[in-house]
Amino acid sequence: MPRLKPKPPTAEETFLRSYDPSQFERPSVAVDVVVLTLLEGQLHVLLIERDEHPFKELWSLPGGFMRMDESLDQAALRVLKTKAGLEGVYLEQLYTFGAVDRDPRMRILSVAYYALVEHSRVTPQMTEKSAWLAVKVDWAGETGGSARVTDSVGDQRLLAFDHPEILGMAIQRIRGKLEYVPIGFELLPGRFTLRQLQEVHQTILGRSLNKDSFRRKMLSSGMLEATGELESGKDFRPAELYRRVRG
Amino acid sequence: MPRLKPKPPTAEETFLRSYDPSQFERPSVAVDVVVLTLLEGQLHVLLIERDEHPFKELWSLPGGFMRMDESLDQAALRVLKTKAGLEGVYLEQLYTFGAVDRDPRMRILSVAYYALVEHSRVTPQMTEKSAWLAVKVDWAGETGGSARVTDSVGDQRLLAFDHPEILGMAIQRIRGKLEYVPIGFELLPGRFTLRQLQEVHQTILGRSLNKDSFRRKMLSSGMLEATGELESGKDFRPAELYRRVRG
DNA sequence: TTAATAGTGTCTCTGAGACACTATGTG
DNA sequence: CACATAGTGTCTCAGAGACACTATTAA
Repeated sequence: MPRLKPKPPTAEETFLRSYDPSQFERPSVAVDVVVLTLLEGQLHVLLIERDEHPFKELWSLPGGFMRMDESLDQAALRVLKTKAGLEGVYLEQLYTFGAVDRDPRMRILSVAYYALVEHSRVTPQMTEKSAWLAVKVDWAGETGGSARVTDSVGDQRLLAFDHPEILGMAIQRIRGKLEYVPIGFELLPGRFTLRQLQEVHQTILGRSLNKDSFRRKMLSSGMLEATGELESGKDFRPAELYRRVRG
Repeated sequence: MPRLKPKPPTAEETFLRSYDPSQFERPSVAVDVVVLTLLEGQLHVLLIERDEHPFKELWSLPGGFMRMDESLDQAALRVLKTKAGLEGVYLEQLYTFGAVDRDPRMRILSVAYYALVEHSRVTPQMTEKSAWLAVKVDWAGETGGSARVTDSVGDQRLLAFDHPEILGMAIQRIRGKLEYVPIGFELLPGRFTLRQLQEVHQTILGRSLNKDSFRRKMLSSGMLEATGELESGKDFRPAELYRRVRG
């Protein structure tokens, strides 16, 4: 980067040099990411089993501390990359959780993000014990509330910290967003049928949708493009494959 | 100000540090509140003129550093109370701004909140130079983008830091929310006419609304209650006064 | 051919916009 | 009474739900 010719210091620069940043006590700031995917017709979240206290052996969202030389968004991208091997996925900031006692060790804020991915893109990282657990939501619509997770046998697993609340808010946010943006295809492979997309929406919303109006709305949204190809491997008439429109 | 840039940690150091949050450098965390009201048919925001560098003499959102013994929400309530004398108003978290260089002094995250108030409830605090400035939005609908402010003569005033972006996001959020929640009455006195409510919605959305369907939607929303009283001081037929339904 | 789903055509219902018409307090 | 706005009734239009009907593939 080219150096600028030095100028006489302005009043602002003089002030900056005398500023003492250490006079305020500061909290730790972590970034936690709710990585959601679709497995066997159910919404799943990527979790990591804690091997240390507090909440030892409970499950937690992948996260990490924000570094001083990266933005919050960059920290979230780094967490996705290092904990799940994921790049180039749908990622948005969700909410910042700041209760005083949300971490028993010390004051830690959590800036939560959520990501939607196609599960096969996740590369398990060997450094930690991670798993997809099924998301269970006890409330309807956009009521809001916390969410639970269950393992492959259907037994409930406990989440660490305030992560049930974070997970619940992620579901609430996605449900709201789905009403006006068909983000469902973020959870699907590049080519998918309208039936698959409808199943994704139904799974996220927790209710069934009208087939005819779903099809009409999707086709008129301008966000889908027919490929001319047909699905295969089905016992019945194959449906046409669509892809999301280039942005 | 010579700042030592820490070496990138080795994998082992990263692993060890991840179990001891106190080893990580921590950012300062501020809470900034976008306090919006309606004045003379225009959206106004409560701002404070800075009397220190950086951005001396520019206008900024009321804010303050989060303390270690209060939650983020409590910090926002404290800012509202101490900077505007406001209590019991509509307040929601907006977004957390975390660009590395958003404050030239040091690393400061801003957890932004927005509040909707009836302007007469604000008690000017004499400790700082504060004012209501009119909000100017250059984009339509929920496109998003930054926002500007002008003084009572219509001249543009500059905002400090990334506050144009924060203000813009607050407008975007409110516009979206208004589509399905009639939050407009938060900006009005306890009793108001449907015409006043419609004007509030139109001002926020930046477009005119159909009178008939606005009236129908509001009355069928179940969030309003007729008082039986009529407005007064008009040259024409007075309208009935409504109040928001007790929640 | 049958089973099962893909995809189309059309009717109905509901809510928003448009607009005409009546109601009513003030000057 | 005139004026200006409040508030109602009704027609139209567009989108969603419902449903019947045709299309297409595998077994």
